Amino acid sequence: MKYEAVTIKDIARALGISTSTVSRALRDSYEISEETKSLVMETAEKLNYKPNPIALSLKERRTRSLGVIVCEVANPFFSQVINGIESIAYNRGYNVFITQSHESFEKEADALHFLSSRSVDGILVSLSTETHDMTQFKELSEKGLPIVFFDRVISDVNTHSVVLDNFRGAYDCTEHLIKQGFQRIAAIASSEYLSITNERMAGYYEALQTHHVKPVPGLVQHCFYSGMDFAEVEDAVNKLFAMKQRPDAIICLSDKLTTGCLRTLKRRGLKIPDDIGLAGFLNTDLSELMDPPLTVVKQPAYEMGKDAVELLLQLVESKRPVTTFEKRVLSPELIIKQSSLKAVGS
Amino acid sequence: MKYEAVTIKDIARALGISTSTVSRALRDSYEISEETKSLVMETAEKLNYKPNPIALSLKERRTRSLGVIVCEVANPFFSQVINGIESIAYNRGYNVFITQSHESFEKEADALHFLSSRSVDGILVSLSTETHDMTQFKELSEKGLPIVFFDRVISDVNTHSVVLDNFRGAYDCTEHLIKQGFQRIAAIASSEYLSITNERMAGYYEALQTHHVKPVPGLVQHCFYSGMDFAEVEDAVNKLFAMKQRPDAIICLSDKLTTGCLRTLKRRGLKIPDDIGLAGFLNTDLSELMDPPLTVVKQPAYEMGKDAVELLLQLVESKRPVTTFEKRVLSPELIIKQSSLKAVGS
DNA sequence: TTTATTTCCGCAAACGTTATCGGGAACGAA
DNA sequence: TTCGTTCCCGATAACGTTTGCGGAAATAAA
Repeated sequence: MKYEAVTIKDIARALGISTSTVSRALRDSYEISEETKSLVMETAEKLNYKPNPIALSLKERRTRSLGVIVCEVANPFFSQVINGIESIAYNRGYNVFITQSHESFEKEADALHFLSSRSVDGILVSLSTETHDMTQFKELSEKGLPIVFFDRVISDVNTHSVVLDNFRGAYDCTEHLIKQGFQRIAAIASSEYLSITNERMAGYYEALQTHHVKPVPGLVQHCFYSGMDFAEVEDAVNKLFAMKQRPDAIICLSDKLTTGCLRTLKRRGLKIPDDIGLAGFLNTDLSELMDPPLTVVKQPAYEMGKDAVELLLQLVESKRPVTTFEKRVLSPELIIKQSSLKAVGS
Repeated sequence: MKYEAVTIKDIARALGISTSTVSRALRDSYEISEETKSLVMETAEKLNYKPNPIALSLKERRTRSLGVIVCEVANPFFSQVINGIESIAYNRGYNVFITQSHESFEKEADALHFLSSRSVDGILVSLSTETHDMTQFKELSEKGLPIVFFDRVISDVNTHSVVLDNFRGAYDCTEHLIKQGFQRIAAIASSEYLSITNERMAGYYEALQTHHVKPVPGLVQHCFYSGMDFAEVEDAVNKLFAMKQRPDAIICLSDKLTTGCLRTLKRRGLKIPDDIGLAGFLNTDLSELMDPPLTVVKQPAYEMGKDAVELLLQLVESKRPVTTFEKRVLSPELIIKQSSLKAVGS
């Protein structure tokens, strides 16, 4: 089953003129007579001519399309980022290809290879949790392929990036828990390879120190796959509860960890926040519908997408090599609900 | 800033042979000596040659890519469908472009035009709520562009489709509410233009009739934009509560309606299910974390994506025009939780 | 030695489009 | 009449790749 498109040749043949004339007429060139132009326009309309972007891409060596690599579109944070990306990209005449790494280094590499070989004009990336070898990104970037990192970044590659003030997000949230009177605040975090993990952990530790709370090593658990696999989170919680002195609150430093942790605590029949306080990074507007409503650190995901794509287009459309790079830092928002309010109970 | 890729010419030049020889060597043609082949392979490796898919597409008149049009990737149902689509597509060597209509006919048309002019080999569509003019789809389909509809379909266009047994989903859910002893069961549904709306409404009415419950006109509310705008849902609930006789349960016939309705009821300070029962279509695994845990009709979204893309590839790869079309119907799953359990209370 | 066959490779066209160059026709001016 | 402009338009190359055809060289057969 073949889908045959109308080409410039069909128009030329129909009018008995050359393809170059048709091409120029369609682009409203000054060297074509008005008469011919309108004739061409008419038949183009009549035959329902649509320019072939493949041919254009080949000729112009650009595709007017951008690639995005995230771990999962099913993650509300990323789908919000994508909405931000698209809102700008479409206005500027770019199409967006979305690919998923599912936290796998291999799939990420596949996607990267696919996108670069498919000649996208630029790529937006939030790294997979498995990625700590950056040579592929580095090579492509140095060869002149515009790349911008967001959310999960790495300093190895010299380019623009957009991130959250992860330190502040975790600091504020931890401080809030401390001020609520929680004493033994556990943290569940993602892989230590991730930039966001370290920054958020630093915020957590700093808040403890500021308020003279001694950090307890066993109270920090890492989930390598950021809670993509539920069992991982369950495991982490189990370990926390196996301690002689249980935590009286948990802060989760990533979206899936937060929901996974809530699920585990509920399955254990625990009352939140009476039995244990809970707060964490989360970007779904469903958090206020939960039982209990969750205290969350929310990222400006939509803005992050917008900023990232703007920086990318800046690279893409720049005439000469860009050498100074920008790192934008966005502010998190702490939304306090019942899950962390010790005084109130539920 | 230009990203210059290595071409077949570079290899040819490096070896002092012709491009055709290189091309054939790379494709392991029998008319090239083993010696030359390995020489070519080596330098291709060394120069990090990647074939240019744009050029290939132009030549082969196919792009090995598929387009998807959904209203929102932020909707978990659709992101699950997309995961299903990708799982199959990538294995078969196809890339997937995802575009969003945001329930707008115009944006949907833009996306359709964009995808078709970008020469994707086929398109998967779940219609926007505004769409009731199908001429564009029809024209493209009749011109030979493979299109498969899923979820929100329409019978105008002669092609494959994959849908839920919407009737059954609504029927089972309504019946469950009746059996729980609810008497005045309101329904909040999407636009009447949508196939899913009518089928689900039919299931609702049929369940009422089977169990000798008289339908009350005022108990059915429609939200044109399927709850994309929260105010819409709030409005619908307000109307229900303005009635002389309030409903004692609500069934929501679409994902965003269900969460929106829960939000409204909670804001009104109502106890669910004591003050009012609630159930609805919903595809997030967060529903059990909610307050109360929601009774939901869940769609096999991942399977729907897989089925749809399989049917599409069947069209795409078929040598001769396909004339008989399949309509796959998938079964919903009713997951009963507290929100609809009258006997228990919370 | 001559002819036929095989082995290996290059030339050129094609996919749809644009851009560079060049040139014919019409016209005005000398 | 002749020359210089101006106005239109066509032929051609190019983007990177594949492929049909043709052909040189080497080998085998006569």
